[in-house]
Amino acid sequence: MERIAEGEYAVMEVLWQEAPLTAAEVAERVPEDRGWSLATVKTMLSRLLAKGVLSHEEDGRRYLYCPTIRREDYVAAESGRLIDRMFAGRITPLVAQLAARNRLSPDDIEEIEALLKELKS
Amino acid sequence: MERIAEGEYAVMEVLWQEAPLTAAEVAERVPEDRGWSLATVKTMLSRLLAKGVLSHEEDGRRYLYCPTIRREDYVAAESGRLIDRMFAGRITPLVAQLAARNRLSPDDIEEIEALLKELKS
DNA sequence: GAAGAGTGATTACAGCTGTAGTCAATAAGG
DNA sequence: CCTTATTGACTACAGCTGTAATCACTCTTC
Repeated sequence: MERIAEGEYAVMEVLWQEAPLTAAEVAERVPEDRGWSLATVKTMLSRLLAKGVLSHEEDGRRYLYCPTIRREDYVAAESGRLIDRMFAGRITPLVAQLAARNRLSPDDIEEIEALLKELKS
Repeated sequence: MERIAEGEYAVMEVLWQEAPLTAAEVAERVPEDRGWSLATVKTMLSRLLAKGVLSHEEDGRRYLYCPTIRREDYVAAESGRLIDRMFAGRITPLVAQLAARNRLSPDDIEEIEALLKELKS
């Protein structure tokens, strides 16, 4: 799967949320704090097209953009990469890590336990 | 915390494993499949020094390199970034994701359950 | 039909990254 | 002493990224 850069990912998020959209519509929906001009968004869209993770369909004189990959697939691949690199492919150390860093609230713990119980059945 | 690139990270792994080391020693220990020349490793070391994540101590005419940050801190920061970006800061969806992708073996599940039980006490 | 607004395409440019090569200095070995 | 190997410093260069500006078209609206 083609790698998506950090900034480009923000554009993908918009389109995973809602598609198809025009470039202008994407620009409107990109988080404020990026502070991107329309030109920047257009550049991102071209690059994502070139990477094959977006498709565009003509709508008169402009394009409507759509993701060609599913968010969950990309997210899974990306998570896998991190786990392979930093945790030797094992997820338990990741959970342990997060736990040790207080990134797990009691509610989180309950939720995960419920999830695991589900999985075993 | 300074960002560490993918390739640079491979060098950090070597030094987290064993330090201090000379540039040549690091080069020997970098995974074969990178196929890096000594020159490449030296470049990485300089950049990591510039980023402040390594320190060097003179040993005659050469340097001995040491990490200045702990692996677990970096790994925690990096995991946090991914979780913030892709899972809105929640870890449960990440676990769910991994589960749905069959990245969790029955053994993993047991291990995580044990870990969580530990946490609650 | 002339002027303005919206659009994709093309170009720009600096910083980061992967991947070295070269150079000058120095240590080591004969 | 002279040669050779080692070492850090500096330079190189292409591809990716963030961040646009400009251009050439084409609708729309007087």
